[in-house]
Amino acid sequence: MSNPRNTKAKQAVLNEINQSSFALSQPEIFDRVQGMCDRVTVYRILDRLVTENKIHKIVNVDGTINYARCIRCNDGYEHAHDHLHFSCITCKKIECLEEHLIHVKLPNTYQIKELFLTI
Amino acid sequence: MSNPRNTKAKQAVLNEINQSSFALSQPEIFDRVQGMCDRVTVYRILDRLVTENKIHKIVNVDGTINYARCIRCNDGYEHAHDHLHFSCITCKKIECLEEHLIHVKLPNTYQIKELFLTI
DNA sequence: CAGCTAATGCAACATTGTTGCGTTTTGCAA
DNA sequence: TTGCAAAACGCAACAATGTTGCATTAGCTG
Repeated sequence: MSNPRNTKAKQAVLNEINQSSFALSQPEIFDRVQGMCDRVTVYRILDRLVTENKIHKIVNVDGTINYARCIRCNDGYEHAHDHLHFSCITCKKIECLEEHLIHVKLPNTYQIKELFLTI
Repeated sequence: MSNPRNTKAKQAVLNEINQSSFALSQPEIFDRVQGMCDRVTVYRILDRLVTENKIHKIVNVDGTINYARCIRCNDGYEHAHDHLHFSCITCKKIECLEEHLIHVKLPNTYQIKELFLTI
């Protein structure tokens, strides 16, 4: 983990996520890199990309986990989790609505690590 | 479905949810009604309770699905989904923060059916 | 180009949720 | 009180999703 490497499979997965306008689930990503690598490898690549802050991990309203590209994170902005996601009930697609930032005040004992507003 | 019945298992499940201060997952609920009924039955009871508006269905930040009691729904208030949930990363517990209502304005083409703010 | 180790493939397993079907139980009404 | 329609259940089997262990392969660095 101390020295992450760039493999073909990792590049392919990152590519699919970056080229999609909406968030993708693990099965969808696995479909799109068909034959490139094993199912398990996709899981491990996704975990790595999340810890490397290359992609976002988003939970859909139905509980499925999706992965989305970082729009601003590569451009000197900090990796942000405080924006809004719109999750369509029928087509299951998740969109980032980056322009809506959210500020909620909580009791002092609560600390916000991540904030998901999924509509 | 047209005429819901009250069974021992259903009462036991509803009881556990109502007595818990935080949202419970299906495995947790199944543990707490141990021996009362089958694993499948818990799933079916939970589905029924949700459609009967007796409990809330909430998605945790890690994608697990949890079930929480309705605090105001029985008292003539309408069944509300527009309040805030606090989801602890370490202990996994979900709390309802009913006093924080949320209003977000969206483009006209978007229609809000449910709104989950999970922090 | 040699070596360290990150990354992979495969197999096996775990968890969570669903479906079909025959049987039991509940609530209502005769 | 009893009979009955269908709601609810148990069981078995299946499906989807995610995890772990371990031997092998392949990136990076010196």
